[in-house]
Amino acid sequence: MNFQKLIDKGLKLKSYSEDSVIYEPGMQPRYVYFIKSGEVRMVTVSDEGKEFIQGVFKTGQYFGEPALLIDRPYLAFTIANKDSQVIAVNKEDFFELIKNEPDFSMELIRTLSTRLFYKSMMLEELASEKADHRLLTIINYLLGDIAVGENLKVTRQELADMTGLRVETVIRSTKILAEKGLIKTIKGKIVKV
Amino acid sequence: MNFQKLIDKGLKLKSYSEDSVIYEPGMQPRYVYFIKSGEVRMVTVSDEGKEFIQGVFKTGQYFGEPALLIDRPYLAFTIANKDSQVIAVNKEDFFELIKNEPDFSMELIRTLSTRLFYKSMMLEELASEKADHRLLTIINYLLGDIAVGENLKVTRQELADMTGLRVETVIRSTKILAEKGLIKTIKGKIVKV
DNA sequence: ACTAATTTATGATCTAAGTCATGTTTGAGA
DNA sequence: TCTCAAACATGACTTAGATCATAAATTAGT
Repeated sequence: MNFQKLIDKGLKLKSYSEDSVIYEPGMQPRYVYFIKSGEVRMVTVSDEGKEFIQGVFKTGQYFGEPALLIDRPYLAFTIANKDSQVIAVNKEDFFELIKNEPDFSMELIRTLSTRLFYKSMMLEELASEKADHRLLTIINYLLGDIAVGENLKVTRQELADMTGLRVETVIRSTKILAEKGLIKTIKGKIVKV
Repeated sequence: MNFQKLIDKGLKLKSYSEDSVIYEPGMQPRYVYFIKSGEVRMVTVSDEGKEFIQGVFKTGQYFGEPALLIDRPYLAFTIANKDSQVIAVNKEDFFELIKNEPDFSMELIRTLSTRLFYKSMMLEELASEKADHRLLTIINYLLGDIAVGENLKVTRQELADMTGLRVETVIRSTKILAEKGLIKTIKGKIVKV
């Protein structure tokens, strides 16, 4: 996506400081958000206060379209992970973008497909697999993004919030996975080999 | 979608008898399937043989696009729930459809968004909620599709396979939900009130 | 209407993961 | 390099839901 083009159209750049809420469940969607800088997390919170990370979006990505496109209130909170600048594109402009920019439309279709793929994979894990398997699956998924030798900049708590497990379980399970040689850890950090 | 148009293009109609497999995990996607008649289910199966229903697709709907669009092997089985006729649209034709039929492209975007929405909802349930809550959520979701007085044509086993629970748990939980007045059952069948 | 096959039902264990409590390590900032 | 907060670690106990076993109720097919 070309951000300058969006800004030139007169769309406003909004700033969110770390941990501030961009939208929350129940709100009626009005915009699609393009991240110019920073990072956000999308989380649902259960009645008992348990958080689940639905996704993390980084610079250059956008979020909030599904709810807008099907005109249903948001299910999740979206919160800035660090100080972030986003461009809020309203419904009309977003639809125009889809209509008039075939490349964008194709890109959107692929983006939605990728997310659907990830969610299908996680659903299968949460529905059928036990802690170790579940953990190994997201760890390998996350390792896909980084270079050999690098370590995952994700805490056990975050892994817990992505898998629906509890921190203690994640800690115990990563230990088991490391002992089995299925992952490698250095000073607690999970490293790509 | 206009099926005659697809058939006129020389695309072949394939027939699948009940319980026959249309594709399975690991296969490289080559087609998007449009259902002319019948119904299919998409299920993932864990190592221990536990099934999870990722989705059910009926006449007029299509399936298999996400994997094709991002060029990744299928994650799930897709199996005919009843005798079905499907039109297999190959990659080139499907991309052409997206490019040349803006209405279809928009429709596809909405379809993907709807599915993403459903999966996000289910992920939150599986990650954070307990049996009763989980069950009530899909039951209400499924009830959305039918008329008052009608009953859900879904077995407890199928509810189990949609929620990652076991039949016995679904049976016990539906009983509790009925006792609490949160759902209504007649002869075991869940009825919309 | 009758039988066989599904589906629903229920009780008795068992177990993976949650919960709680408390301690140790690590790393960021003064 | 010291301090403090965050992250990791580990043991003891609890529990929701799985598992296993067996039976009653529905439904479908002849």
